[in-house]
Amino acid sequence: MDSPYDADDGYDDWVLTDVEDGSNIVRQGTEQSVTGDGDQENFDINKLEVLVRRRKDWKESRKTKKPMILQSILGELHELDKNTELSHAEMQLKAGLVTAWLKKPLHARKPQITLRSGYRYSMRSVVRELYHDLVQRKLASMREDTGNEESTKQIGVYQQALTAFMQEDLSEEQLAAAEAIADKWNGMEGPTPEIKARNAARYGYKYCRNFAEEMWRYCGMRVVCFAGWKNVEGTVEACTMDFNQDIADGTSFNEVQNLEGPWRDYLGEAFEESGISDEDEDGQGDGRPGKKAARTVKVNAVSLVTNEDGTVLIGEIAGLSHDLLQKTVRGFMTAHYRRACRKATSTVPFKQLGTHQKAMIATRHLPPNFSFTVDPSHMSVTAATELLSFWHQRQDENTDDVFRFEKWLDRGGKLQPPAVDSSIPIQIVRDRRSRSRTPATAPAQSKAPAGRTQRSDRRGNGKGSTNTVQPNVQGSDMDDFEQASPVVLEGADMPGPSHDRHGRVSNGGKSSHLKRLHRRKIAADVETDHDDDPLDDGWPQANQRHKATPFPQKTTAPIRPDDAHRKDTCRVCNKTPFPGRAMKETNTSYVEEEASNSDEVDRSEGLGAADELPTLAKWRPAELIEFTAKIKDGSEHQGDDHLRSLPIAQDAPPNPVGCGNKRPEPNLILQLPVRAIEFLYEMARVRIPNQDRGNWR
DNA sequence: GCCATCAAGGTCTCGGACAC
DNA sequence: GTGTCCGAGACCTTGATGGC
Repeated sequence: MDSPYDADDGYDDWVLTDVEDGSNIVRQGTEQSVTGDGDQENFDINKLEVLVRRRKDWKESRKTKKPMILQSILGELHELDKNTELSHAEMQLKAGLVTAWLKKPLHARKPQITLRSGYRYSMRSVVRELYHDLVQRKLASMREDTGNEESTKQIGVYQQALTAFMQEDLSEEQLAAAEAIADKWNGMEGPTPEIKARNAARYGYKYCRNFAEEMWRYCGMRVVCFAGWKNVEGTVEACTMDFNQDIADGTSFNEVQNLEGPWRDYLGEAFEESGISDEDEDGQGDGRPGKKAARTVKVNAVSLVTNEDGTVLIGEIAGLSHDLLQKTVRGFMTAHYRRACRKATSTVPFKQLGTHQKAMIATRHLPPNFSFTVDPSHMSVTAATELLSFWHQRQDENTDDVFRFEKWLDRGGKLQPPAVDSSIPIQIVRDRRSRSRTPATAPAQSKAPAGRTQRSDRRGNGKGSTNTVQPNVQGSDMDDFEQASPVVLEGADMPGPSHDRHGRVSNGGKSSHLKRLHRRKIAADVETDHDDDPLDDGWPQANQRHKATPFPQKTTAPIRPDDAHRKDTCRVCNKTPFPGRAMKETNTSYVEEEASNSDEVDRSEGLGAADELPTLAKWRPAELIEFTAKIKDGSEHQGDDHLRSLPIAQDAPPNPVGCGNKRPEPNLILQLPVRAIEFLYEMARVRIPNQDRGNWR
């Protein structure tokens, strides 16, 4: 649909359709007039109306009749120019112009598929993608040179830095390679799997919906989409999307499920996976797509900074993405705020923080002259890095006084002193399960003092409340803290998986089959408590399901570059960033197949059963960095598109992360698909040194 | 009348999209 | 890259309804 329509190749019908409302054609005619083709007559609106109306007659007439039609058209045009006397030569010229106009194809406006359908990579955009971190360094150095770190013209500075980087730091070969990569990415093969996965998460849903809507609007076609893709973790995700109910009073196609088996099988082959196990992730059960499910996964900000012993600790900052920097700031502050107010689900009132900053936060806990003007999700990289670096430094120098809130805001907007023992990690008071997922036979929850009860299976209680685990009002808010803390649950005396030191979930050896298909339930609130939900097993399905979950939770099978066996990475999960009906496991054949194949399955200890895989939200920043690096480097997860990387500088500085981190600093690595590397090196006629190829990890 | 339950609305946070 | 806008969901309050 990207190619221009050729009116002479069957697209006349489009034109005729457009003629019906006239505006489009008139617009096109106007555009023709405006753009002007030199000898093109600038027909006015009235003339264009005549031309458009009569064009069909002219086109459909045979050669012998065309002069008659032309004369008729000229007659109509002449009627519009009653007051203008044309000479014979002028009449002939006009006839020529009209004929040329009639012969010229009318380019109907193509359907507007707005989402990157025609996106093309340029050399510049490729450099931006591949050399992101180096460009950032360039930008930083330029700012240092100018002493203008807080420039208000960030965009211009960045573009200047990018331009300077391309001109000063890249060789001709590298630029040529980038151009070649751009061509390659613009081809059918597209960009790297990593970028594709990112695009799938960002644009997949909207693109499909837009496509379905446009196909109905322009073609009267009903569309049901089956989608399958590999996400950034290397896991295959799948879903079906049926937007028909939302388009022009249509109805849903109810037979999608009948096709899911073959589709599942196909994806297994297409992505060389052994099967797909999916639950109806959207929780709506009707397969009706909801826009809300298109949102991407939330990372538990608090868990990013929550150590396993419950202490709040900022990990390594270097290499964190903008997003992770912001999340770390949010998580760090939220964790401390919750300790201050002793409320497990409370959030920092960033909006009021600006006005109450002096009262709420001691100056010693903030960098000099630092003020909160925006919430962390809108905080600049510079500000977030400054904050985190400051706190990180205090972790070393002032272990007992890194940060805390001096005051917190109650509902009335009044400043309250922090809880006395706010620095002490809150221990588990009771089994969370008994609070939020009490089986039906259990005694009813006590009534809340305020006349409200909290029941996880209740309906109502406000917007979105059906999919949340309600805090028990009867219990103190302290109790709820565990709900938000992925750490304290480890100590809970309950069945279920435990976490290893990496935050991964193990099931105590209950299952050694890592490739057991995922049957995780989507978490209602990834932000707070479900990342490490130990309740997936052993509880009634009804209790496990979170209703109307808006966010697909990442069932993350950590990609292990060390795993030589490719199949070991073939985890198929049902986590979809798209709405619609996620693929639903209807039988256990895949499970059984997998189970029988256990010898090639479990080579990654500590992962536990696949249905208990950890999520990104459990991971520390350093782990996330490592994880990201693994994704980029995880060649075995990308089919033949092995993602490898080459040091681009022999004298690259040592990884500042230190702490025994043997991996080269991620941001000093040029990460490219090996085929792309070979391709570009071939283009540059540079042979890849063996030691470099062996140094990609 | 009291209480449990349900429903609806408001405010805020969070994050995506997009312009620059 | 930053800044801004805006939508979705989380969380909370309030009111209505019905059973006891």
